Amino acid sequence: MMPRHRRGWVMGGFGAPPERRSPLTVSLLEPALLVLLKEQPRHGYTLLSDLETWGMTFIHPSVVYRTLRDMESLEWVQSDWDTAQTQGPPRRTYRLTAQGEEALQYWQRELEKTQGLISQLLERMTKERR
Amino acid sequence: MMPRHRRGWVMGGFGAPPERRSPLTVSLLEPALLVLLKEQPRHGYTLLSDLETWGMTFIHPSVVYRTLRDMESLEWVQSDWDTAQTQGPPRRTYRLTAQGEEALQYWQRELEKTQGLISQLLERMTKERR
DNA sequence: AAAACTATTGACATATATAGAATAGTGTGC
DNA sequence: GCACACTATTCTATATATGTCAATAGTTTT
Repeated sequence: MMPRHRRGWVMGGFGAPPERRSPLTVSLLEPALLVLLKEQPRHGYTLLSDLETWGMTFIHPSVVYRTLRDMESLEWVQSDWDTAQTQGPPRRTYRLTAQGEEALQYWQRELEKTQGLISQLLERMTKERR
Repeated sequence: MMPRHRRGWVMGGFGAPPERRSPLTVSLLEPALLVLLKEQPRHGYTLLSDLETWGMTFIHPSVVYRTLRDMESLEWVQSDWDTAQTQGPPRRTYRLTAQGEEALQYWQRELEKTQGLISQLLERMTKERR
């Protein structure tokens, strides 16, 4: 079986290029979560489906939950068990902290820079192809 | 010592936020190299400095060389030792293959998608901050 | 001939991703 | 009352990616 991401996924699925997540998508997971949590506190499971709305689909739940826990240990987010009865087992509510907001602002600058870089790359890609 | 990349780099350098590469930058290394090689064959060492022009600085040389070797094993690029005498040890000339061009086109679509995602994120970030 | 620069490779450590199972509560149909 | 589907989170094993530094080696400068 071929490598699944980064190098390798391009030439793999001749004819049937299936759903592939690029590493780029995954590396945007963190800012995406922060933005969503800035808007309002949410549960992990909710975030999972919110990400799909973003088009950030095919990210494995484990990755999302782990990222949330990592961000909690950095104190970018805080969580409590939701006391309200719901349709299932107990669930955590995550919300952004003050430090999380700082992180988000750093991410904003990061994303702006990246956007510029990608534009440059795309320009140069298409320059001699037309 | 704190984590060096991904999560962690934001809150680290209070006051002196030094040169940090974001994971995003590194994940653009591959398309960047492909674009440069599409324009013309180049040596690894040359590519290294070309990347700096891109603003993709602070990527460790090993990483670049390794990426080139990986792409060669995927037959996206080919290399030969440069026979011309130069100021130093022998060096490899890398050039794009037909498969490499396909990879580049795949990358193009990938980058366009990513660009869209980032725009969305940035919009939503700034929406309630103004 | 030491030092500085050009150029590439290799080995090892750490970080992150993928997949799938484990755990567990709730609701539905039978 | 129990099989099944759904909600919700965690854990563990393994694969892959990335970071860091040392090693190798030729060329030019002092």
